[in-house]
Amino acid sequence: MKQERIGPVFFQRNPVDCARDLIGCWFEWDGCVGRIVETEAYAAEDDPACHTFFRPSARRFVAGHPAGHAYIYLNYGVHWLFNVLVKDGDMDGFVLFRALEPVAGLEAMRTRRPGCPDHGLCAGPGKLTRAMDIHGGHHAAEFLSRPERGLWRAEPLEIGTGPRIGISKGKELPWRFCAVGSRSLSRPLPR
DNA sequence: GCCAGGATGTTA
DNA sequence: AACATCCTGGCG
Repeated sequence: MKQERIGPVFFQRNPVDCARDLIGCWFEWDGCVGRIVETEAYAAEDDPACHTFFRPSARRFVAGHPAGHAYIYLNYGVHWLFNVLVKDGDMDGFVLFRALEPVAGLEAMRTRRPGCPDHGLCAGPGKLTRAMDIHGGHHAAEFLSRPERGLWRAEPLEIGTGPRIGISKGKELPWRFCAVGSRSLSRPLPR
């Protein structure tokens, strides 16, 4: 069951705590709902894997938007990736949404990802944006207060931690968070 | 099951 | 040139 709505204040903390605390929460977007089972944290300072490290435009985004707005970009020319801006004033950054367990709106998700088994519909950062129809048109959007979009607290889940995935620099940091035992992770947690 | 390779656009 | 990915096809 979803509980109270998460507001922008949730993202006025450091990105690592935000990423961890989002595991188990529900993410709703235009009729589709997923339980968050995998996230990663990125830091705006001193993190070579974060866009702010090599993109002036990303640094301008952090400076020019409030905590809780969406940061969405096209990865490998193919996949939209969804992040939430985190601003604590001390340690700013992003949370990347990497995987969800589908909860509602499965019919629409199946239409957008034909042939995919249900548990895999949102099992990856590019997969979840495709399944939920999130794209560059939503970049910079405020989504936490829209009736048909947002985040909700729900039952807490057991959380596992590991190194971030798919990056070439900053691999040491254990800033990937997963719901232990979920079938919908983008990849299993290392043991 | 694993691995290699290609698609594709934006940034710098 | 690099890239916070995904899918397919080849192999066993």
